[in-house]
Amino acid sequence: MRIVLAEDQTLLRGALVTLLKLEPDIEVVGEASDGIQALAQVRKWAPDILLTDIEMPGLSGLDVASQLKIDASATRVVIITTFARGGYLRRALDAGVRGYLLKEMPVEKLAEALRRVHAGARAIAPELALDAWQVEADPLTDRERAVLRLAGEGLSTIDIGLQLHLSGGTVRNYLSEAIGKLQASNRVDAYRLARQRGWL
Amino acid sequence: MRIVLAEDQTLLRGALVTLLKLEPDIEVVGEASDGIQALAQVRKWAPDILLTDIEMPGLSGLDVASQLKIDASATRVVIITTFARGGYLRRALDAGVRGYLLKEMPVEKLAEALRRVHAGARAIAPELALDAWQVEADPLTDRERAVLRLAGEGLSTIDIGLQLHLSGGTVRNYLSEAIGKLQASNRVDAYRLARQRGWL
DNA sequence: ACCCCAAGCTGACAATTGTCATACCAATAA
DNA sequence: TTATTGGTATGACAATTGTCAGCTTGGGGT
Repeated sequence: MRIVLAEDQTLLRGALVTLLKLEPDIEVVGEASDGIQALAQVRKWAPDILLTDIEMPGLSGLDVASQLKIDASATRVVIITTFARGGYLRRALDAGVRGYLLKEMPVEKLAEALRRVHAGARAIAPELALDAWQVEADPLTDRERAVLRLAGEGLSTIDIGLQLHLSGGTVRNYLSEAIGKLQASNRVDAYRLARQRGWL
Repeated sequence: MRIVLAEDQTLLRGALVTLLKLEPDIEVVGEASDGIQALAQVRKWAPDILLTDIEMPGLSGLDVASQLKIDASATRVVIITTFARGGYLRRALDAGVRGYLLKEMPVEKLAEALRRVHAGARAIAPELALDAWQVEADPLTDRERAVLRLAGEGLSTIDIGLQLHLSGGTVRNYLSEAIGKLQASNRVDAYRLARQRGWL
């Protein structure tokens, strides 16, 4: 089983590579510390499996999975992340990933999960398997998401407008919309809620 | 060299334990997934070294280090964290830690750093060693920090007041103070800045 | 050609937030 | 005793934010 590992935290990446190499049936053919590299490595080596984090600089692991789906790549994608966010799982499944594991997981089970995926099965973290699909869909539009992201960084309405080439009023309208949809009490609250559901 | 490892992410903790056990001169005598457990393990085993994360549920790694300093424990503390925040480093050094490592670090160097600390030396991540002490001190008061934390979660001025038993006006005063001290443009910006400097 | 809709925009108004000056009280320092 | 100071509170005012209704414009559908 040939795999590529993408994870931005050097320490964890190194530790996992070392451990996976100890498994007789696993070969780590490539490593990446961001999404761009991950994509390049997969295209170069066409491994059986890409084991990837979600939150990485540049392209996220979900973006990489989507791209590989478009490429009709034979490489199977397994996500490994800290976040048990419904939205992430849904996006992952939409992107055709075969596994979704949480970093809240004993190392010993990792190789096993990879083998299951290699054998054609799925490997979804048990905490998530239940409500897998009954996660509410993201109600936000692209604009609302963009505006919310900047609001979360502390930008004022007009500064957000400058960044996105929108008028201040329009930005306020989008924020108001988002606050309403998320039943938040203000922009910061809305940002938090969207983030924790995996919609940003 | 007997060590206790405290890290809340199961996967990383497990991986590090496995790797450290491969080192002939290192023995992992205890594991903890939060600060309370870490303190208990250290008191129970009196290891040579406590290798600990900072951000963990309950007590932070910095709190544990402070407590061990008060205990006059012989166990040396080595911090391992994602965050290169000046404030964290300063607090760590104040708490008498012997090492401050970043997770942005090759695994191979970990055992080496532990050995250096065991031998009586320090191990500070090179990225930080330079400006170690010239980090600006935290200008915020306890109240300002408390108010800022809640503001960062999206609470309104009055809700913050309710939580802290302060009037809305007072909360606004503290926020205004904090915003001024940090040269932020509003509460969210102030929250971000304080957070990224390791003051929250 | 006609209708509908989404993306943007504006204006008006209320609520919240940010700034400042001032005040009170208890504890501490001189 | 008499400042001084830190923590808390008010009130007043301006700026920003949140809500809402309504306007324009440029595609799609039919």
